[in-house]
Amino acid sequence: MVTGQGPVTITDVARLAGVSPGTASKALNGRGSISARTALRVQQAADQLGYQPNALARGLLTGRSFTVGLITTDSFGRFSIPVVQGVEDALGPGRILVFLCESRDDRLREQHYLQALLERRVDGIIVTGRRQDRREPIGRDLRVPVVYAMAYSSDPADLSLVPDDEGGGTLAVRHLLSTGRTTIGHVTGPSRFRAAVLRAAGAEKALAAAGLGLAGGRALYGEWTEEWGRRGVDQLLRSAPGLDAVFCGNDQIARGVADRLREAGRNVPGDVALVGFDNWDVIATACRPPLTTVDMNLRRLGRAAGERLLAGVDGHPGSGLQLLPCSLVVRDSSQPREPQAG
Amino acid sequence: MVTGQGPVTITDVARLAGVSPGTASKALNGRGSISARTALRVQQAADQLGYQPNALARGLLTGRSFTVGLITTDSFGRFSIPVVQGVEDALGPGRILVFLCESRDDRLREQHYLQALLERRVDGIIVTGRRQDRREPIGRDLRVPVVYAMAYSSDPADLSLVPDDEGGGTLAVRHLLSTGRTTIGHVTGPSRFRAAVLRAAGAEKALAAAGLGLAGGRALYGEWTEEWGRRGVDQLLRSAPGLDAVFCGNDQIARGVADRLREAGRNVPGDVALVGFDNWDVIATACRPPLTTVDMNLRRLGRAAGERLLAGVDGHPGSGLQLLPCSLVVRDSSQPREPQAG
DNA sequence: ATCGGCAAGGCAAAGGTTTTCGCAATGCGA
DNA sequence: TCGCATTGCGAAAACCTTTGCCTTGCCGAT
Repeated sequence: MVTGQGPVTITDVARLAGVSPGTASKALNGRGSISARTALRVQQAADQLGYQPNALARGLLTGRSFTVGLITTDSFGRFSIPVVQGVEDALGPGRILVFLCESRDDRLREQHYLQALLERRVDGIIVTGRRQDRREPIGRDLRVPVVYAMAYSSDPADLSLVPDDEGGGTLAVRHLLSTGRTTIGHVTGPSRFRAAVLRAAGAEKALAAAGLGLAGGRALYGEWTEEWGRRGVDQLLRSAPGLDAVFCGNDQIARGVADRLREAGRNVPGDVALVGFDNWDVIATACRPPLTTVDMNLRRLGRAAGERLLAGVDGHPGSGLQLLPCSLVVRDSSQPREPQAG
Repeated sequence: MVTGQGPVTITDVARLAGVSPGTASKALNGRGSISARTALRVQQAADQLGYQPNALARGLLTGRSFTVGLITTDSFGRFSIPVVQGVEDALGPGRILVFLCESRDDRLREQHYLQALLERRVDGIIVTGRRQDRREPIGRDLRVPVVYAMAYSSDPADLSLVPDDEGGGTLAVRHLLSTGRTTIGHVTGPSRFRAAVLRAAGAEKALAAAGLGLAGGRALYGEWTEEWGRRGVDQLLRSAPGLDAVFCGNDQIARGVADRLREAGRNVPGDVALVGFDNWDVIATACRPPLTTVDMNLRRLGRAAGERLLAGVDGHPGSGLQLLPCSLVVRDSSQPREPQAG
C-alpha cells in the first residue's frame, strides 16, 4: 500500500497508469472524456498505491472545503448532542466533516473559533446552544451561510430553527385532557427561560380551549430540578386538592413530582397523571412509573439544520425563525384511569 | 473591512503595504529578518483589509493542517463529552480544530471517516468510546499519530489512555472502611464489561487488605440501571442482614439502591453508607441523599489524550496502556455515622 | 482526396501561502 | 577608501489538484 516517503500524489498515480496528471484527475472524478480502458487503468493504479487525494489542494482550487463548523454554547450537554448527531446525519459519513467548537458561553472564545473556522474556509457554520435562547448573531458579512439551531439569532435575516415549545405544551395538556383529567397543574423551570414560558403558554392555550384553567390558578416557576419538583407538587396539592394531573416543564421536575406523589400516597397514574418534557431517556425510563413526555425531536432539528445549511451553501439561504414540531412519547405515567374494579 | 469579491489574499495585503507577498508573509509570521517599520505597515494593511490567511494553502505547503480527528463509537453519550472537552482544552481555542466523527459502532462508517480524515491531512487522530472497551486498532501505517482514550487498542504498540477503574474501586471501599463500615456489599453492571470487573476487583483488594470480604460473599453483577440497583440491594439485604455500606458500579445503580433502602426504612447514611461511580452530576446530586461517588476525571483524561497526541505530532509518540487515576467526590451518602445522640 | 467532427488525452495555469536563495544596500573595521 | 559581514527585501519555486483549452488521430461524409 503505502510505499516509501510522503503521501502518494496524483502524479504518482498518473505515472503508474501511463497518463498525465490531468487525465488521471478526470478519470478518478469521472469528468472530461476518458476511455473506459484508461479510466480502469488509472483506478487500478490509484488503488494499488493507496492514493488519497489531498483535500487541502482540492479545496484551495475549488473553493469548497467540504467542512462545516459547529459552534455551541452548551457544554455539549444533552441538548447539543442529538443536534450534533442530526447534523452528522444530514452531512453523511465522511462526505462533509464537522469542526466542533465549544465556546463555553465565552464571547472571546467564540470569536477565536469563528476566526479559525473562516481561515479554514468552512463551507458553512451551525450555531447551537442550550435550550431556546435568543442570542446575538455570531458575526456580520461572514461570506458563509450560518444556521442557528436551538439558540436563535436576534437578527430576523438569519435562519434559526427552534423546537416548538408552545406546541409541545399544548400537546402534553391535550393528551392529559384526552385521558379524562381536568384538574391539571404545571410545575416548571425558571421564568427567565423562554422555553419555560412558552411551554406554560401552550398548556394554558389547550386548557382554555376546553374551558379550563391551570390547577392552582397559575404555572409554578422554580428550577429545572427534581428537588423543585418535589416542593412544587407539595404546593400544588395544597392549592388544588383535587389535582388529577401534572404537566412538568422537564423530566427531572416530573421525576421529583412522581417521587413525592408516591410518598404522599397518591398513585401515578391512578390518582394523578404525569407528563414531562425532553424525553431524556435516562430520567424518563427510570422514573416510577416510566414517564410520558414531550420529545423535541432534537435530532431531526439537527438534521434540518444540516440540510438548510447545505441549501445555503448551494445559494439558497433561508431566513427567519422556524418552529419544528415536538411529539409526545406515551409511557405509563399518563395511562387512562383503570375502570373501577368490581 | 471585507471589501468587494473574494477573500483578501496575502498579495492584496502586500500590495497595500508596498512590499512583496513573501515579505508580507514573513512580517505576519515573524520569520526572516524584517524591519520593525515594515512589519508594522504590513500588519496595519492586514488589519485594514481584514485579512484571513487561507489555512488550506498554508496546510498544503507546510504539511500541517492544525486539525485533528476525533472518532468515537459512543453516541456522544456522557462519557465522550468530557473527553472531548478535555481534548479541546489541550488544543486551545482555535489553534487546532477538532473534526468530530461519530462512528456509531459501525466499522464501515468508521472507515469512511478515517478515509475522510486522512484526505484532509489531519495532524493526528484520537479514538474514544464508551466505557473501557478493548478494540481493534483503527488502521495500520496511518502516517499520523493516534491516541486511544477510554477505549483502548488491542495493539500494545498503540498509546491508550484509560481510567484506573480498579484504583477507583479501591478508593471507594477504602473510604467506606475509613468511616467505620465493615459489612460492605457491591452491586454493579454486567460482568461482560471490563470496567465492572475491574471495579469489583479493586473493591475486593481494599477489603482483603483489611482482612475482610464482600458482604454476601461476592459482587452482584446485573445491569447499569436504577431498577437493578433496587433489586440488587434487596438481594444483598437478604444475604447480609448486617449490611452497613454498599459500593455501586455506577451512579444509577446507587440511586436505585438509595431509593430502595429508604423504602425499606434504612437510613442513608445512618444505617447504610453508599458510594457510586461516574460522578454523573445529574444523578449524583439528585440522589437522596446526595451521592458520594468516584470521578474518573474524564476531562483530564481527554486533556492528556490531546497532549499526548501533540507530542506524537512532534515526533514523540508513546505506546502502551496507561492508567489515569480516579478520585473520590464525597457527599452526604457516606458521612460517618453520627455519634449516638445522648 | 479533403474536410468536418468527435473522442481521447496532454499542457499549463490557477489557487494562496511559505521558504529558499540571491541581490542590493548598509554599516563596520581596517 | 576598500572589503566584508549583516540586514532587508524581492523573485521564484514548491505544495497538489482541477480545469479550460489545445492537439492529435481517427472516422465518415462530401
